[in-house]
Amino acid sequence: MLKLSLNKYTCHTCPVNQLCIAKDVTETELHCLDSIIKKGKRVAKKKHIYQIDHPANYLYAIYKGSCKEYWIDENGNECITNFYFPGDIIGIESLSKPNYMFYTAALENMELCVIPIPTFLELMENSPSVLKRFITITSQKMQHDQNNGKSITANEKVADFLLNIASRLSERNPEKKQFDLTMSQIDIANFLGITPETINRVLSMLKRKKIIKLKNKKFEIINSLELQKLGKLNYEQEKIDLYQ
Amino acid sequence: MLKLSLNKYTCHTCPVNQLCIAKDVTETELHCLDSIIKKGKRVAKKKHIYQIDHPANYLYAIYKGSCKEYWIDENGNECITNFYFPGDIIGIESLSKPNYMFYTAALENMELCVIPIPTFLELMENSPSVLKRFITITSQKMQHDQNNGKSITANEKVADFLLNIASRLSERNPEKKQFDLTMSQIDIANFLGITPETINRVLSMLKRKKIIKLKNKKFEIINSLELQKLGKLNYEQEKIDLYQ
DNA sequence: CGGCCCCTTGAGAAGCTTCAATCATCGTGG
DNA sequence: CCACGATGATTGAAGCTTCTCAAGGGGCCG
Repeated sequence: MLKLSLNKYTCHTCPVNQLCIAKDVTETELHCLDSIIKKGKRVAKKKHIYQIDHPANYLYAIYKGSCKEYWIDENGNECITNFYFPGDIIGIESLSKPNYMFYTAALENMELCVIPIPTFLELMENSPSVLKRFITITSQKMQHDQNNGKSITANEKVADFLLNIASRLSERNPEKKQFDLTMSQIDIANFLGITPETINRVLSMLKRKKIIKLKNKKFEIINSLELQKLGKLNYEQEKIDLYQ
Repeated sequence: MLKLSLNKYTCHTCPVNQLCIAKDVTETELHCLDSIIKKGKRVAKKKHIYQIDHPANYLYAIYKGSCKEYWIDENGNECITNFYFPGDIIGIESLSKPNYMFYTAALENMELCVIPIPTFLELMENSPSVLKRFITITSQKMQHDQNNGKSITANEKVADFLLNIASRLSERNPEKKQFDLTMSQIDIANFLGITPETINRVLSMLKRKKIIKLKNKKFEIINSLELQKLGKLNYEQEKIDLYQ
């Protein structure tokens, strides 16, 4: 008991266990999870967590830090498919494949929990509450991914992106209003499918209109209502002009 | 035995069982699946299979026909998140929710297999091969959804869309080269996030260049190589001019 | 057969990209 | 510790793509 409570890394004491696989599982199964998952793996900023086509042996749960998931198209462009934050589990889309389907690279220094896939599959077969939690996570991810990228204009895309990021980070730190925007504007551009210049112009406009604060990657939403309206303002008269 | 073999609707004899949940499950578990799933539900063209916010009691496997999945945004626009074809399972993203997360509407007259969610969850807990197949389906869907919509220009989006549809329909009917494009150009527009006019102009250009045939919803790819190149041609010199 | 969608095409306007130049920031090696 | 180089952020101007609005044509269903 003493040993456990002194350990920085247990699912019991993890600050993001209510977002992760540990949520809603029974006490005994939580112990199983804890014994299966190796805690404290460090990955330095800009390093890969895993690479595309490499053997998919592990899922990773994020304890600290953030990362981007991407693939490289025929022209050598990074196509970013997702960003992940503490409590998120990465690699799920590779769960039934021999090799990973994407690259995943750290946007800052990270600490990860390592989940061996064969053991995890076995645990799901024997633990209904872990299976149930896994299904919840996957169905949420599907819902999120399917909704993703349905906005049309650049203003709408950036507004929806910022609201999405802010809502996910607030979930993790309800008291904090200011966040680190760990990804570059180029990363955001590659994620949203628009150019870095356009991203920058929209962000500059949002700063000028005092809808957001953004300086040295420190990011804060000042006028959330206006930002939400911006996500819907397309095809209406009182559109906020990007170049104004 | 006689009774089973005479039944048009069994997972054993289903023409798309190798795409559906029935693939790779053991003989005994296939019988369980068969007894759980109610076959032969008909849904007429333009009718809903299920509606958003209604109680999510069933998953549906498509036996025949095709459908669109969508939600309605603040301006009343249909935001189409996916199209589905025989062998596909719909409703998975609502599996852990009390209510459905999307609308799903038939694009033509359909026949469906009805999977009661509580019974299906129970079956997964007790049948490792069904669980494994389910994980394969969800991870494939995630991979697909994440890659989705990462093309940038209208030419690229339409080209990638046509190639995707053709590849999925070929998988179901390897001998057929000509398909029914069951969704309207407006539906495609709402799915890709561009206007119907732009969709139409790209399709007209593809017809003019003899890359595809398209007449009265009958669709065929003539020059697959050129269509694939078109999906990649952006930011290169020999771009095919949309308005030429 | 009429009405209703949907498809088709054109022209002008708006939005986004491209190219280019400057500035800021960060990490590294001397 | 500072200088340097590399990468990312910022802004401007021009051109291309896409949207918007509009009008006509075609196929399908009652």
